[in-house]
Amino acid sequence: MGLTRSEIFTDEQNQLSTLLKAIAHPARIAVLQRILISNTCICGDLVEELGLAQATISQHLKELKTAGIIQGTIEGVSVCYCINPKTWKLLEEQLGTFFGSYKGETSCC
Amino acid sequence: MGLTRSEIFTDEQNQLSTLLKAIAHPARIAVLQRILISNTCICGDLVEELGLAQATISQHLKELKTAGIIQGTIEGVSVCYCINPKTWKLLEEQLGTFFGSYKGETSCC
DNA sequence: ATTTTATATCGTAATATTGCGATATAAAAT
DNA sequence: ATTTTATATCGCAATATTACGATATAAAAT
Repeated sequence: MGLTRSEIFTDEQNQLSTLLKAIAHPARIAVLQRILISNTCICGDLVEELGLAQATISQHLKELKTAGIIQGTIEGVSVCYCINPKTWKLLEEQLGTFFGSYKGETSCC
Repeated sequence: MGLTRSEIFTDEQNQLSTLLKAIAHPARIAVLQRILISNTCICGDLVEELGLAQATISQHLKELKTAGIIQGTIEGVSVCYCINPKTWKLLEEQLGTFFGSYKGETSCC
């Protein structure tokens, strides 16, 4: 026990939860907001701007990258991270479907 | 170490990450989808439908309730859970702002 | 009053996440 | 060739999450 039983859920449910999990951390939200605003991002800036250690930021960037939410290319000494448009749109769509299926306040409780 | 340093992030960033975390699990996504479809929900149904133990489902429902995403009222022997419209709209809005700030594929990498 | 039914809580084991110092890597500048 | 600069990875401790059996609770049926 102690590990999520992915096998009993649909691929869509697992995929959506994986993407949401990648975003569900204040540091990673902050990183994404920063990337979204500047449309460009260098890791070094984040280390100064957020108050986390360089190793920690690097780890959060890796998680976002592994989930496919951001992508990075080496640019000389530094690395340029930006949004992965494909995954971003996919997630936006999935969330749209999810939230769209709410039929308003005809609640029972 | 080992615990999220919430104090260095904004209230909005922390709130959004908390709500996303509550949703970022396939079982809880499945539960929400079930509630959204039927606009009503009883825990017992879920135990049969998903393949998780009763204690586990109850725990997931509690997490969704604690986050304010669902609300429940006792109805005789069973409990009726449904979406909390206030939080649902709040999250939808926050996500709208978040995803809306993406300025398209003028990516650098 | 007792049993049944539906849900919640407790306790616990397995696993995952978070954060960071230390160290590695690798390109650029000297 | 060596040093500097930017980022990644390793190893580890602290904490959180996931799942479930066992047990508690509490209303409904008998």
